[in-house]
Amino acid sequence: MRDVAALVGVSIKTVSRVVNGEPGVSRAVADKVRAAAVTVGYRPNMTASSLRRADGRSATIGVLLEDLSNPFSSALLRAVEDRARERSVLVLAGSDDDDPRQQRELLHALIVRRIDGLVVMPPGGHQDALQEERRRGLPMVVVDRLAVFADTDSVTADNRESSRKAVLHLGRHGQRRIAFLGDRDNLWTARERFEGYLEGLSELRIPLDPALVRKDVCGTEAAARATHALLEAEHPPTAVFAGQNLITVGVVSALRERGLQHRVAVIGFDDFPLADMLDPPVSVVRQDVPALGRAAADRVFARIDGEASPARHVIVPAELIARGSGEIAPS
Amino acid sequence: MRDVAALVGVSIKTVSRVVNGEPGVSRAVADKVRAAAVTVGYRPNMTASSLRRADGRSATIGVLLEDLSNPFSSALLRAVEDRARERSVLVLAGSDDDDPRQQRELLHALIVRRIDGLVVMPPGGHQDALQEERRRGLPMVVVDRLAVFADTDSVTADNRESSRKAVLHLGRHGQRRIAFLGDRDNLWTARERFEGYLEGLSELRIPLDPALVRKDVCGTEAAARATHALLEAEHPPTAVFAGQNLITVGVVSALRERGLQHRVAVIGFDDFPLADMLDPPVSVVRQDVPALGRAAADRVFARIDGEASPARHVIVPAELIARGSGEIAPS
DNA sequence: ATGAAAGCGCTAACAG
DNA sequence: CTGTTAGCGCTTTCAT
Repeated sequence: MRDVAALVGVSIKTVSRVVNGEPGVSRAVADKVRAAAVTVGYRPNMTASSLRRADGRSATIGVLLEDLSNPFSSALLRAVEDRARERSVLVLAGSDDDDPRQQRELLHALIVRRIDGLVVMPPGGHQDALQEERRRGLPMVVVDRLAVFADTDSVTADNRESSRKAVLHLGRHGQRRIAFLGDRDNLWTARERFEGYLEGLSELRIPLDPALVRKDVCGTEAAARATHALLEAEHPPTAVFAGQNLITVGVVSALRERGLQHRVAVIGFDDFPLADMLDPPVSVVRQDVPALGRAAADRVFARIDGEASPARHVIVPAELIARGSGEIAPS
Repeated sequence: MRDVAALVGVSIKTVSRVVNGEPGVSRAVADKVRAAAVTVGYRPNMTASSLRRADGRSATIGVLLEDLSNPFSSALLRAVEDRARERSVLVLAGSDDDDPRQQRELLHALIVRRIDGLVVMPPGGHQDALQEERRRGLPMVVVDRLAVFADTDSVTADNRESSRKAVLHLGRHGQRRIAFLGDRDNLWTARERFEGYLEGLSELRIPLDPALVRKDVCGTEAAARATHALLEAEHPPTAVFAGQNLITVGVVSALRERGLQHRVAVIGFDDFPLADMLDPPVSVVRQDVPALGRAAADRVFARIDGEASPARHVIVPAELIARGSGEIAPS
């Protein structure tokens, strides 16, 4: 910038005005400045400008998810990124693997880079670091799961209600022995979906059979193992409600191995690619992931823009997609 | 930082020393500084420090891909991110949708934020903006595809060779009418895979039948339509080599609609989730995506660390996974 | 319409 | 061991 000013023979402030499109520069000078900027290869330095600027914005937000390569997370990231791009905001993305230590470090790395706001999937354990930054005024929205602390915007699916409906759907197809496989029970979503399962059972007047419940099932492999165990038990389930996308895949995979995919009904929470191309096609509760991402982005930008109202809790409805696996009658 | 210094009654530089773990501060003072930092709620400002620092590093790299929600891209991002995290480097991620304009804007946004390096999937059209930044010295590695310009590190799969092998594999199972469906032909990968297809045919002494080639197929829907068209033609193919993950899904979906999934052989380039759970399981050429991401990260960090050798071109071998769909004999 | 001076938060270089 | 001075690239404020 100094070089540009020197080349044109104006003050550095005049260059600054041209670069930022501020008024108070004559056409002639402005053109000369722009030409000089090209010849010296000038590149604005946003970190310097945001350091001095009144609002101090970095035009960058953080997105902290459990695993960026999970289809749910990557779809969410993409939706947030699209909204951010409309505002010329960039996204610093990180995976915390639900490890509180990793989350702490990533959070710190974001903070020292002065992000304007944060979209975060809170981890399963304690969330002290997150809460601390929230308390200090970092614009924040939790997505997918609620945080353990309050007073923070959230965007979630209607986990409980749609889980209840999934169980009722199984019940309407004659199912009475409906198993539940849930993710780690320290996750808000896992607990909500289990609550929905309980509500559904109760509405169907089916007593809870603890032998049909598997919590803390983590990933595809574990889900397959849990399914095998359930099916080998004395009174095996005739239907399964799978509480997460990887779990659903594990369940389906185990059923196929046993040739039971057309005998045992399955409904999974969260849609996944190719669910419609399996045999039978897998019925799921589909969360509108792009809508979750857009809503999360909208919330965080509203806060960044200074919205001071009490925390809002956006609930995005999920939808039951009947494709076949959930409509099998008990044998 | 000033507040901390004032509270302890030392100079600002002493605080800087403590914060950065530099030597030359007595235990006693250092402890007092740390305590004061907590009470005033001090947060280091990396943008300010990197502005002044000799190396000027932002400890941030850019990752520019076509679509962060594509499973290939999100796996790649994750692998790069993992490597970056080991170095306490954060990742600014963006999707350009293969739109040169969007890429230009994202690139500019990254540049003004002073990223230390860039991992990028070059877009299909012209890459002038990218080349310009490269020429100006931005550490850069192109991934998945080669750039149209030279002198830049690249990390790609052995597209041509593994495509050739896939075609030979079909040939060994008796196939003679092998169709090719490729992505947009301005993409390096699409052209390489087509070359591999040609080499395979030639080795099998099968003359090229242009009626069996569909290029510029973009996305699942288009691939399904193209497949239907091929199958309705006078001399339909008995096998298909699908040049990209979404295309493979489209092909498989079209075959299923026609009940031909056990009659027409399919090999897809690039693995995808659940390929092994379809009926028949889909044979694919699997790229080692995490390895691609790691290699790309390693290259860019080597350049950031000052490696000045000529451009390196890392080629990651891909592997043919025979699952069933590629081993069908012609009917 | 333009510029000079001050300073954002921090570190380099050099004193003491 | 500790402090002072200067200045990174830019914007603010105020003057001309």
